[in-house]
Amino acid sequence: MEISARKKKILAAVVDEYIRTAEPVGSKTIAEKANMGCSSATIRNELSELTSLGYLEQPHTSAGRVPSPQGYRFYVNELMERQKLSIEEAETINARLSEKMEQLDRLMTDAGRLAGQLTGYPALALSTPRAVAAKRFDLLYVDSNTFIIVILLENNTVRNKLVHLPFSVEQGQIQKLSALFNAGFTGLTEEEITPVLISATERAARDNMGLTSIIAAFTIETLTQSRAGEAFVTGESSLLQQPEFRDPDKAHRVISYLSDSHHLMGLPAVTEENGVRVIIGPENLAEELRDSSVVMASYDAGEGQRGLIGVVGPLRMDYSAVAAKLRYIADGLSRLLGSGEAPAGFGKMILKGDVSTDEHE
Amino acid sequence: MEISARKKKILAAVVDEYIRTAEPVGSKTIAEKANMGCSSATIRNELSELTSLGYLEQPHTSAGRVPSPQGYRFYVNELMERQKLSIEEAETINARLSEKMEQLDRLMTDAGRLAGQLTGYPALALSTPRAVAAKRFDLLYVDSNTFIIVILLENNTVRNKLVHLPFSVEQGQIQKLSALFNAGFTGLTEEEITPVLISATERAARDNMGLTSIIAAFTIETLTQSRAGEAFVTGESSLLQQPEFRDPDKAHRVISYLSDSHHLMGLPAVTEENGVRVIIGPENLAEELRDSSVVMASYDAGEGQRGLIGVVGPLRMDYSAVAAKLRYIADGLSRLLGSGEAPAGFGKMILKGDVSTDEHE
DNA sequence: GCTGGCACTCTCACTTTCCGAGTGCTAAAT
DNA sequence: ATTTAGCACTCGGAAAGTGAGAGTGCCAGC
Repeated sequence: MEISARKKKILAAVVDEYIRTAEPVGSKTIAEKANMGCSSATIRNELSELTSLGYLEQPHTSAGRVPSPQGYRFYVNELMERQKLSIEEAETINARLSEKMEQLDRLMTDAGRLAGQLTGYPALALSTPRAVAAKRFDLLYVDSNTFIIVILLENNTVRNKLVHLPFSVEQGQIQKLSALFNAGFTGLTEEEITPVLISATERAARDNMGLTSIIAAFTIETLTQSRAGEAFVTGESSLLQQPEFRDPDKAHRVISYLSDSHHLMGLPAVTEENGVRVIIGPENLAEELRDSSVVMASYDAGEGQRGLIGVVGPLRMDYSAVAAKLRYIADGLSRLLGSGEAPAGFGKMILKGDVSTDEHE
Repeated sequence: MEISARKKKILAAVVDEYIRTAEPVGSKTIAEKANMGCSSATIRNELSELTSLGYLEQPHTSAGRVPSPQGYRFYVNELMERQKLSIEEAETINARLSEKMEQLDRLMTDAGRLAGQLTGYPALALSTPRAVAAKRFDLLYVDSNTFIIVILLENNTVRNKLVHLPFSVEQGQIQKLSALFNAGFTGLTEEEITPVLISATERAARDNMGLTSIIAAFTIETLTQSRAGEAFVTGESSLLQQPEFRDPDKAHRVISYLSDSHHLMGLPAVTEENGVRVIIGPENLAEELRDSSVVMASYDAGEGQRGLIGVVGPLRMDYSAVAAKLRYIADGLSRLLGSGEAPAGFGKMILKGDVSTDEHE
């Protein structure tokens, strides 16, 4: 059954009002605020039907209505107005992004922080997991028992480690090893490389007193970490300002869940498509987030990788404003990091449908 | 005036009991729990005097006593028993530290995390600011318009950056630059190097199309960052479990204060000496921490740098246990990182003392 | 100087009361 | 057929009231 236009208008009014005030919304309020052309009694009838349809809930028999998760879902899908950013907000975002574009590695967390500051909710930033391979190895001889391992990954991040040895090596030995690794172990992902490295280590065990094993271990560790992606949360405590998280235990459950980046890595699995995604309360896979909502936007991080920024808040979240802000930030990031960035010669994996260049803005 | 031994014993009993229960402590409780040789009435008299001396407070006329900040201070300075760690705790710490010793850069945050987990309070980890110099530069040629800058700092951390150029360079050019930087710019702190680099950049402007400037900028940035030190907080939300932070606003004030690492950098200024330092409530310089206590331990991070780990909690903190744990962790870190710096760092770390037997310093 | 006793105080937890926002229903009006 | 006004009813939550208990201060006697 299709929902009448008037019901939609009423539902939208309830959600908007509830988002604003955090108080259950009564028929009278709606009759006055939203200028429906009818009286509160009529609205009561409609409300009653919306309730039995499952879009609204009553905290108790004689209170106003509150949107149900299903109500929020309908609101997000069909009713919500696509909100525009104020000029100042857009400028803030642009300024903050371009100021950071020099430091690509920090950009991800800074974007999360920005999202949090703009929305007032705890924000998360994550890079989606993806198996990467090493593109190049360098071993830098520092002194007779110190050298640095530098690994350049396919996604153009660089990892390094300083190694102190309990014995001496010669520069030539280091150089030889460097060449060896470059020749044999580039282009392999962690899964592929592990067995190869293990056998190589065994073969070389006698020759170089474990040098190979040190480098191999760091390589595997690096590839594993990069594959797992990263996750950051900022501004957890702003959750405490939301009335629905006045209960410290409830807040603590959510915050400590978020603080474990291990948990967060589960989120992006759900988010393949582009654009903004809203996960409302019970839709969350994680028990701990069942009465929170998550809004996420993904962006093209270049080199075929995608990143994700998002915020976590109560069901009564200002979805419209949050979505607009996240979308804007994510678009900005895509433009900064996205396909353009790749030097010629790297395969450009442009996920299409990216970046709404679009109709409503 | 000197405080009588019995008063001390009573004061200690009040603090211990209050730390345990978070409830105001009455005369009867003390008479029963601590085996004083006297009745509750006597204790009442003593309590009354301790109150007028400023060591105790009464929430209201007819409630038990609660330690005042001054009372905690006296307790920490003179009454507190130096607590021993259980063997399991000591082993946990040893295990966790040695497991991490490979990754020096992460060790600092991991130590903080460990402190937090062990104590149940939010934990902070920071490195004290100190000017460092670059020990060595390497430029790695990747392809005709990409190279990597690797900078090894005096304190043996390594920083790197991948640079994409909008034009081509030759490998020889990169190598020449590398030699140039190593010859001219090692051993200088940020302050010293900045003017030198600026003039060098100007001189080279024509020759290499800004290559020098890119490297110079990264160098300055790196030295500046390292000089500023770093600060991390973990486990903020565990504060919510403390009864005194049930008020979300209060908790939010403290947590959001802690979340800004900028603020944290102010703390270590107070902590020059070695060992454990306790800052009780109003002793905190920061308004926001006036009803929290901070316990910190510093460690020798090698290369003349010191690090700091600490926890933040309510006034009613278990100072004795917290101090013991922090001290133990800090000692472990000093041994791992400290002046010895044994490149043969794979040796076994046995931390003695502070654990089993009853020895004082 | 210590102790038992006693009157007094004050908080907290619990109950009771009461108000009003908001509902659902019905009957009249459009 | 839909909308509206009116009205009785419900129920949560604030406000006020109550009682018990923990703890104190003080005094008189040991």
